[in-house]
Amino acid sequence: MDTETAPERIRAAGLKVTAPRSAVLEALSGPGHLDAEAVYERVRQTLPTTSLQAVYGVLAALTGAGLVRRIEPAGSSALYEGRTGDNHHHLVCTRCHTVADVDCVVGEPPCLEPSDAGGFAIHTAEVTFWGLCADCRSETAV
Amino acid sequence: MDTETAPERIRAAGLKVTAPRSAVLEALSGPGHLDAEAVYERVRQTLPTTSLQAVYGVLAALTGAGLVRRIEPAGSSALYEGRTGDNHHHLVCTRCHTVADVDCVVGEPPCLEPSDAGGFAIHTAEVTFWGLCADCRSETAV
DNA sequence: CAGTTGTTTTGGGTGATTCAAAACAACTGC
DNA sequence: GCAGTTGTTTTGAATCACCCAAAACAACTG
Repeated sequence: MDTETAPERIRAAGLKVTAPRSAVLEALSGPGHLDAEAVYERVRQTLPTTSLQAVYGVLAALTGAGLVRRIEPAGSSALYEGRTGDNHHHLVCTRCHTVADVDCVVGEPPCLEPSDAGGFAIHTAEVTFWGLCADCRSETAV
Repeated sequence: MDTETAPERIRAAGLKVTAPRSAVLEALSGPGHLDAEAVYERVRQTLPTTSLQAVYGVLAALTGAGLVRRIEPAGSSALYEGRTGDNHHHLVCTRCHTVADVDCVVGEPPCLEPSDAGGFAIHTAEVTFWGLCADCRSETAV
């Protein structure tokens, strides 16, 4: 299911296939959470002529198509990840701002109470856990 | 408990009492979620000489002292609210970006699974619900 | 293979926030 | 009360992430 290549997935989403798009999706295929600048650096390694603005444009297109997920933890710039579909949550280190994925801890996959609280029609619940990552814990413990 | 005046609460938190600080805390005493600019505008009404930078400084000081809470929903600039202590959550309208408070829906007040996921020492769980507010719902329904 | 549509490049611009130095004001002890 | 010390506010400028627009360009259509 995830054995499709980046170009295939882009085409399947109804988007035009271009080198920058493939490279960006490739860069986000692994784990991790990258900001636009980090994606740009990775893309440049295989496609040195790509501009930062192109990366912003591609990220917007891929996010809109659901091929990439965008998160924006307080205090960080926007981060992008290739893991989509499941509405997993995030752990953010309060010290170094590292981000880790966490599967839904509360039990129900979407972690969503489809209540009508305050007249809102809720469709997504986003959970962010804040704490100290392993590295920062050991450094702080000293 | 909340009958203390703004200056009293500032002093109790170990901070120097100044006119801008009192005015900012006053501006955030009601419900609602204001960005720095909105706080600035409110403060100017009673203290016209206050600078925007002072507001930023005061907000940082009050946030650090726990008298004010800062949230940063994706797509909005930083918002400040006077309601602190309880770790309540937020509803954000995907269309107009209005923010509403919501008490912990999942049951347990802190909504926090103190698990050690991924080596992190979690201390806070932040939940943001995304949906359409009442106003935007009726406008969209047309 | 030419046309159409949409993407990328290039260059500029904006808004939110932060930084730094100097002027100033709140709390301390006298 | 009053001067000193410490920390705050003002003023002015700078930064960072991100967006906008026009022109050059490339992917898919027939």
